[in-house]
Amino acid sequence: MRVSREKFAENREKILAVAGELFREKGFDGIGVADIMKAAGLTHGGFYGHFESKDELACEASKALVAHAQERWQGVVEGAPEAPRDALLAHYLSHRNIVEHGTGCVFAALTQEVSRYGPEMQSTFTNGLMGMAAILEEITPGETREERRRKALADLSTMVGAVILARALDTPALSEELLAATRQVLASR
Amino acid sequence: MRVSREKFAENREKILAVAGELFREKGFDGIGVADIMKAAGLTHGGFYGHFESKDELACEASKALVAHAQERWQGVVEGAPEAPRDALLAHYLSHRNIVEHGTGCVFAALTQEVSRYGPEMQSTFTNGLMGMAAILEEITPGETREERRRKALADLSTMVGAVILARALDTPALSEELLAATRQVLASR
DNA sequence: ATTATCTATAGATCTATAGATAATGC
DNA sequence: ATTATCTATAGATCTATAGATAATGC
Repeated sequence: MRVSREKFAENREKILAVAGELFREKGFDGIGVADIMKAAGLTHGGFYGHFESKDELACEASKALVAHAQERWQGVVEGAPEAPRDALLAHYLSHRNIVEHGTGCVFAALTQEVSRYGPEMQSTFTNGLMGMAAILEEITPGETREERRRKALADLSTMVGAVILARALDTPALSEELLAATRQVLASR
Repeated sequence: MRVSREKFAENREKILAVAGELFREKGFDGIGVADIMKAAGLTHGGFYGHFESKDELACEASKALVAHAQERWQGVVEGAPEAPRDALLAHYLSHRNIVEHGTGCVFAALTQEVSRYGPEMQSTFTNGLMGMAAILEEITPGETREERRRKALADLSTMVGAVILARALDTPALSEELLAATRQVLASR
């Protein structure tokens, strides 16, 4: 039943990918190691050959998700050099990001659980959030660097907050109204 | 071991109060019935004389928390008739609301878990969020009712988002910077 | 007699480990 | 021979229930 070195590395990536999706869908506490391995097409016991514990998986998966989110934002910004801020707002404040929890924003999915986890997890999310703020600061208008930084931090709060709240609302029309209102208010800032 | 009717009702309120605090601190999935009852000074088995299930407790506790949050906002607004919006921003975007999870904003603590729970929970949070938006709309400047409504929804996203993000940051100075930036940007809107 | 609480436990689920299995790679 | 995976299970924890206990309130 042993697999090649290459396949071993592939399996690890598969576990990380599946965990990234299931954690975002159900939360760190909402999904178990056995179900993650099952979704990855492996058995429960095999997990501990790849990771020391569920906590380590949660940390590694979070790091990958945060890095991926930053790359995606950077890609959106570079893909629309004439109006990067509008492009980012449209990309983030989208119907897709409300409905698809498993592939949506990691911060909108898991931030509330972070403060209850260890310092390593908090560090990962802190670095991630500051990275997102730095991207925003680059494309935010303002007289001084301080003003752009302030706006970037407030805009980040608004964007993540809007997606979290829109996901909790039980009527799609209300979710869309919240998204549209947030897009409009941010665009006019 | 039986207690009086009055004490029975008192015990139920105690369970709800303790649950409201522990759920906000550790999340719905992060605390068990036995620990909640222990914190209330009762035994595990006694729980099921008060509630049918943990889910029912989570729903009832959420309803109470949401109602209480609305009353608090209304109180802050009525307590500062000359500048209600500034008072609300100072009240909500406060150091206390970042540090004290157990007694802080229910939306900043539990909203991300709501979409994974049943429709009754979603309905409770939807009503609560719309109530908060209505309070905000009353004290938000704007030409038309539509514009005030839009601003209220965006401001609500900003406020809740800022507290959630500030709680995840691992450096107090960063949390305070995020709060201050958000306060300043919202005040100048 | 009724009923709120307590003790004890069933049954399910979860993390982690031990030992067996079988394919890789020196 | 080494090692990645699988089977099986230990041990902890969680929700919920059954039956015993003892105080209330008709």
